[in-house]
Amino acid sequence: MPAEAASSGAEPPGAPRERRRRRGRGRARTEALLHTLKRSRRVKANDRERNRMHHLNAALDELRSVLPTFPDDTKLTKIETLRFAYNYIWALSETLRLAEQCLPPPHSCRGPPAPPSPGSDAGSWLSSSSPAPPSLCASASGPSSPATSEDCAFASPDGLRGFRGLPPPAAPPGAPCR
DNA sequence: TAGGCCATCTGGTCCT
DNA sequence: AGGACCAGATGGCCTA
Repeated sequence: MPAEAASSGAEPPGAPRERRRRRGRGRARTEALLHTLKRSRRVKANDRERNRMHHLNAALDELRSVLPTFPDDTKLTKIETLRFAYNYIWALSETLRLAEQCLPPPHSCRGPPAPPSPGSDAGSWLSSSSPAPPSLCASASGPSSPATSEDCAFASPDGLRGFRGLPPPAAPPGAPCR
């Protein structure tokens, strides 16, 4: 800002008092202006940030809406939602993989059963009739990593709740089909 | 009351 | 320069 640069220069010797005072007032004024400018920028930035977080939360809500929860009115926390989604995707892809492995030859194949829409029947699909994953808990480092008790925060004996934890290690490739 | 979760503010950094 | 993104700080609310 040129105005401020000018005002920050050294006062020339012998400048009349009145001029000096005026200059001082001018400086105070530009500082106040600068302050309000900064303030208004901050307020705008806060507004954007709030908006951004609202969008993030909306996306998180959308994600929640496609995840099965038990009971239905349970609202997953943010971290639970992310972990659960991770595991849910893992479980779905694992189911798909197993289905493909176990299917008869292609000519008689009708294709793997379409996974139910998570919003509808996902609960029963996950809790009973699906090929349940060997373990519902593993470390965050990926499906192939071993489970740790710490990562198992949400694992529990009753079916789905385990999905809130981190996913189990993937079955070894070519694992026998039952 | 402690601990968990959340929203908001804030300053820093990176990108366009 | 301005916006997006990020992480830390702070304070409020809720629950065990």
